[in-house]
Amino acid sequence: MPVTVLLVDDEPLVRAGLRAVLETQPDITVVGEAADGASVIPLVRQLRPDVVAMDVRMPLMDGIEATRAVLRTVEQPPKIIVVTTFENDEYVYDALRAGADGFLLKRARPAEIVHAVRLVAEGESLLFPATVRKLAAEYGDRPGNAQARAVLERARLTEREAEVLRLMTRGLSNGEIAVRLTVGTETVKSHVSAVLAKLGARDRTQAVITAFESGFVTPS
Amino acid sequence: MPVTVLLVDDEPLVRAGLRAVLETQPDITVVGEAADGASVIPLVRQLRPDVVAMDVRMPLMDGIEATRAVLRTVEQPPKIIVVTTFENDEYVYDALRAGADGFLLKRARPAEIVHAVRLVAEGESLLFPATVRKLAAEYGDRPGNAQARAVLERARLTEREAEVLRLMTRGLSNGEIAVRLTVGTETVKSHVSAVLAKLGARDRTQAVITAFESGFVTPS
DNA sequence: GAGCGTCTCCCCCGCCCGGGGGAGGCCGGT
DNA sequence: ACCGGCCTCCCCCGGGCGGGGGAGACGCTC
Repeated sequence: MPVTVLLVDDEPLVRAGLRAVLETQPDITVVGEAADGASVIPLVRQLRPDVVAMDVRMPLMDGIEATRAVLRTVEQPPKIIVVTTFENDEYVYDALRAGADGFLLKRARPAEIVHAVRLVAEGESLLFPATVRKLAAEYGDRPGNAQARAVLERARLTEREAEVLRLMTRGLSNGEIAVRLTVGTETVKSHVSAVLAKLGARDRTQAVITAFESGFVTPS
Repeated sequence: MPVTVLLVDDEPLVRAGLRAVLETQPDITVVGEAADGASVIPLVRQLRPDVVAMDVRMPLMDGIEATRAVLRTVEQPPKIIVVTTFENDEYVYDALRAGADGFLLKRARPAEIVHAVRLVAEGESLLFPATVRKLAAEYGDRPGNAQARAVLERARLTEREAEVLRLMTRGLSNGEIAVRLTVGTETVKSHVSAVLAKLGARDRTQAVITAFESGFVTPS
């Protein structure tokens, strides 16, 4: 079954470009377009696309708002890929925290764009850092994986949060971390929640995976 | 504060050896000895040791039974290290599945024995594969980490279980795995439980950590 | 002094998770 | 024909987890 995609971007040029790129693939179909965030929800309800490629910076309602709105109001929401021009777009991270499943640079090569759509459609990377990682791999990044690491750096974990994440990668529960740091369990929960939000992880398992894949901790 | 240890082994020679090795450390105190599994529970209640070094093969009640009994009946149970003569002792894995925190070969060097006791005392490796990994590192194992990997091989995951574990390392929830494999959520839960038991993991996070550290999956 | 970020703790709440059982069907080996 | 392993699904149940709020204390900068 083909992957259906809804394009959301205020620039017709970008939409045309994405459409052209994606429609080269027999298993990907662009089922609709929107020029602003406000029109997204009705279109999603009507077209029920598998994936929404969403620009972050748009008039009326930006990509962050729109992402939040879609995830909040639509049952079985589509996967959402945030599209951006700038590598370190602050809004992208906000969108990812709002629940987007991946992000894409507008200057990405066609193969990368196609790849990203397929990945999130498969649900293979509900965990967005995996997308980052795979894209980075296609970029031919050096083994250290600078781009994935950048997500963590960008996430700007505080010292305490980093320490909590480290203990999470040791398999400790919130209670055990609390004992280790001699603080309350509620405090640990706060830090864990902050870590999850900053990494775009849904639960501690995804956070630990991100920690491993980004090189925050090493298996050996 | 010093680490207190209870020794459980039917051979006086082994007990004496362990005592000699451990008492060389100023921060480790052997607080008691038992010659069979049946005497362990009252002694644990009385002495409240941090760590129990438990032989697997013993008369009356073996180490597996004793481990289970201690964990079931004692509040705030001690950490339990399973001691064995043979590298691939089937019973060891049973004991680990019963809830033991680590294992130790009798022919291990003194430094390794001390190390193992300290590790579990710190709770640093509630997750036993971490212990395996660290011991393997001391053994000067090659990077591939044969010994840790052996745990997984030994665990003998079925095809289905391995597939479920792989999806767990992608950050998927039980429900998502169920959809992916087109089976019921209850089925996935069964497989996950089996994986946790075989890996000696307490939750999916620990299982994923084990998967990464054993090379079952690779971060890159 | 006002703001901001960080760390700490608290509440409520729903849900997923994992443990404990059991059970049926399939297949392959003895 | 029997048994054992595997896969599948089911029940109940408790607890940890994570979201959503809020709040006070400290130290920093402006």
